Amino acid sequence: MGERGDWAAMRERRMAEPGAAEAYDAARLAFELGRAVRELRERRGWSQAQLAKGSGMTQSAVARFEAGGTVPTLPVLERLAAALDVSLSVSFEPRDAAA
Amino acid sequence: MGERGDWAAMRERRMAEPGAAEAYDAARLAFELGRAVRELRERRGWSQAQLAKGSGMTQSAVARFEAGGTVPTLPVLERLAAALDVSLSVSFEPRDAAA
DNA sequence: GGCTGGTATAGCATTGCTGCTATGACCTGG
DNA sequence: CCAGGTCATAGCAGCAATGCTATACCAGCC
Repeated sequence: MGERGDWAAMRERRMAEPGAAEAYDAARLAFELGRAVRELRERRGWSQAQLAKGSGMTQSAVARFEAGGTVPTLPVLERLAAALDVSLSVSFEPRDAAA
Repeated sequence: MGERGDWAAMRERRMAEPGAAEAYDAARLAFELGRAVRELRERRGWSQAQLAKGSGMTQSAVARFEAGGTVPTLPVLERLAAALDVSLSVSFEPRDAAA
């Protein structure tokens, strides 16, 4: 898989850095959130451009986010959730109960 | 309530801006996460400095975060969760089921 | 009083996420 | 083949969060 552009490679490098366990977790979280949003978006039959408009972003930002290109910020997640008509949940859970 | 420094005022200004519904949500989320971390920390009888050390931050960063001074980023939340030995949960939920 | 530990703030540099435009690849329909 | 729609990516500007140091405030204690 040679050609995926820069951020995919950057993310992998980030995950490979020594002592970057939490950064790794953040990258994985970003990846999974991207997948979740993509799924919600496609379930509604929306294009990236439509979701972008609904959440006050541009199509490129949506694409970047869905690809896990960056670790998103909470304001962005809130806006996406609002556009997708879901609610964003951020919380700390006991270690055992993996939400 | 005159003297709370700059960010408390900044946050309130942010929440008061028109058309900032999602930004408001983000600020509230920041506030609640700060309270949650403070509670977990105090429950363990730790000082801000101890938590800071455990999560690779400085005491001032912990104080700023607990006060809701800024909207935290996911990497920071991950590190705090790791230090507090809890797991961070970020997910989209159906609108009805308010987590 | 002075001392110490905990917390709150300030001011600054760095980092990195987002917003933007533009473009290229890929399909599909005409 | 060309047009249109969708998605991926590049490159850059702006800005916000973090990391840092230093400091002020406020206990409690000696």
